[in-house]
Amino acid sequence: MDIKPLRYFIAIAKTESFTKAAQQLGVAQPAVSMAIKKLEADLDLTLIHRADRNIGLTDEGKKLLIHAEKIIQATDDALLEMSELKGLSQGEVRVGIPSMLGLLLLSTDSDGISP
Amino acid sequence: MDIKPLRYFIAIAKTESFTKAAQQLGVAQPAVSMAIKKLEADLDLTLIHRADRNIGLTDEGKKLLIHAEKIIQATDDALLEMSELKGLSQGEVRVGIPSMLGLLLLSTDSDGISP
DNA sequence: TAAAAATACTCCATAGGTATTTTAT
DNA sequence: ATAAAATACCTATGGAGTATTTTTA
Repeated sequence: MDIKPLRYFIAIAKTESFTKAAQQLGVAQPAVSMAIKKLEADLDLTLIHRADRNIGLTDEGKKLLIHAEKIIQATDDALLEMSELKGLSQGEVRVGIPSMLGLLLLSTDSDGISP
Repeated sequence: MDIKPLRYFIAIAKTESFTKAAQQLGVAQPAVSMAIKKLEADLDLTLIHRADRNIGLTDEGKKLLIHAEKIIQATDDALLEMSELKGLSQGEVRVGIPSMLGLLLLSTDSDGISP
């Protein structure tokens, strides 16, 4: 199981639409469709019923949604802390913008903005 | 961030070795090496110090390890429940082996083993 | 010198994009 | 007829394997 399809799955659950999910995710609709298809194949379960015009989660899909949200939450927690640590440990040697103060102290150009 | 590299990372943390981790994971050593390299690049952090003959987690690596274990736990929880649901919802119509009883009741050949 | 990790390279799987088709209202 | 999802096709990226090189104890 991979993380990105879970994000897709959550987006579909929230929007109740492959198309809207795709827009929200910034990918094309078939990418979402195929990602879910693969996720279903991997799990050997139907997660979404596409019976008619309105799609919805199956019972199994509802169960997965709970788990998916935990996994995404844990992942985002990790990414956030890692991002924070990056700032702490490398802020002064990074090529980026450590802080406004850093900008003022370290910039060699006049505006501190130009590349 | 992807799940498989996190499993690799945990294996390295536990074994304190890329080589042992690779063996334990059933992949070649360079796969592990490159996966971690990519993970570090993605996070823009050094997770493992390879200073000498003995490897160890950096402070950032130690922080990530905590998160990684949570993510893997949540993922495995999900996989387990999905696997259980599969058995419930599809056990009787699957092509596989539903149960010993199923085998005895449904098999048309003599040994219940031959393809 | 021997071990462990990194690098080089090659191949294959797959994720995603565009275009199109199917399906149901 | 229209809107949404699925399929077909193509490309590019990257993950993993083998072989090799680097490094350090």
